[in-house]
Amino acid sequence: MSTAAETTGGDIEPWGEVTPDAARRLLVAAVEAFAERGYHATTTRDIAGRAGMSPAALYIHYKTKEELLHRISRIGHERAVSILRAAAQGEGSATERLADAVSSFVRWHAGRRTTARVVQYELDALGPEAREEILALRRQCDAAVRGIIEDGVATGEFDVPDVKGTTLAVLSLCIDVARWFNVKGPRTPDEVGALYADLVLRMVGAGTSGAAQR
Amino acid sequence: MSTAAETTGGDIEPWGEVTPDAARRLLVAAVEAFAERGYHATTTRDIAGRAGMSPAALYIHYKTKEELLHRISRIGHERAVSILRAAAQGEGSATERLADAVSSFVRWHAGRRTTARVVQYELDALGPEAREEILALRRQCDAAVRGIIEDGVATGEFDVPDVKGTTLAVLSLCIDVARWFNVKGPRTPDEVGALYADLVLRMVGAGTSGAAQR
DNA sequence: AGCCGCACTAAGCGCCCGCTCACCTTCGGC
DNA sequence: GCCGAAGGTGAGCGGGCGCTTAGTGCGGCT
Repeated sequence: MSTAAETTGGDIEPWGEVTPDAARRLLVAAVEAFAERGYHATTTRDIAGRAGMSPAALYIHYKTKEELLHRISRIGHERAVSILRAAAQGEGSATERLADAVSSFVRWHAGRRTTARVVQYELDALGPEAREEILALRRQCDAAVRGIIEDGVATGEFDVPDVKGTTLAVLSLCIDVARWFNVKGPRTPDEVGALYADLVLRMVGAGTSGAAQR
Repeated sequence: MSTAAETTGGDIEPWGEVTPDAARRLLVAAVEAFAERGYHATTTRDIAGRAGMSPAALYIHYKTKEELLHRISRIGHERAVSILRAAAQGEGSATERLADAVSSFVRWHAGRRTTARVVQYELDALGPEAREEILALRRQCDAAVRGIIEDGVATGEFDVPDVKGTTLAVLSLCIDVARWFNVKGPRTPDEVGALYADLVLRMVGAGTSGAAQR
């Protein structure tokens, strides 16, 4: 049991890559504050206070408040890309890979809801340069999902008239989980992941045609 | 052609109910500013400037900046409820009514994207009392859609193992349109509405069973 | 023991925020 | 022609913001 090791689910202890310790505590505090109140409604004094430090301490580790958001957003998006890429490059049929991609992506949005909320909904608070960097990562997310769907159409597993539009809808459905998911609600992240994987397979028409499905 | 009349699509000229004229111009300016930058990043000076007035003029018509958001949110949610209720109480089969609900709800989110964005994503900026009022309207949206899906399950048109979860997903899918829709993008609101109606019918299994579908 | 370097703090600077107030027009009623 | 109400303005108040700076405590090397 190391301080920043993988957990049983293959998930990675979050923010383990951020050093030194004080910088990580500030970043975790910022994630919580941004998720609760939004970037613009969060003060640097609030972030420092949650991390048990004085307001000035923040500026030893980060140049500005925006740099904090940028770091959070990049790390979060890299995680999102790696989740979707891992599923896309898996070994099963397109049906299995799509179900895997959706259920693990949704599990992340539900289980790490505070992070996901900041990552997905505070993009506009970044400056043009940082935003463009993040948008490139989003395009990689889109490409990973679109690739799976195209595979499924090619093998005849899926029936999808509009691949780009359907890709957009699938990602949109997953991302919006970060908006409504409630930790105290009746559903666990695993349950929502399974439900959504089923719904998405229905959206692409998996299992309704006579074509080869594994 | 009156100043606040219905248009060809059955849509209502927005904000026609807000009087006097100066109050309406301020409210429209606030919708644009909140949608572009978010509530907390918008200043009262910006709102007044967009409406061609001095900062002080805002406080003749509205007590606080939050009251502006509250008014926008309530009017927007009332419109959302009326769209969904009109579809739910229509005359066709559950399949037809669900397609109608989704396509018109999506058309509103895409076509009136600035309004929808404020309505759907700035809820947390309201105080507890106003938020509770708005949440009641959201529950009515949920009830309208759930009603259609329950009808379809009862008639055998739909195959839905988890009605509550599927209702949530359908609404989530529609609402998230306000986040990603781009007026300069390749799709019109009508096209997205049609695409989404098709995807949702697939999600509920309409047209796949042997049961009565009209 | 002496000292350097660095993480951190107390205090506060300059700015802009939401909001107010004293005053100014415009205009219908008599 | 005068009046009061309604709707608007310019100036500015108190306060909290992001961020800076001078100084402090302390662990580790010689």
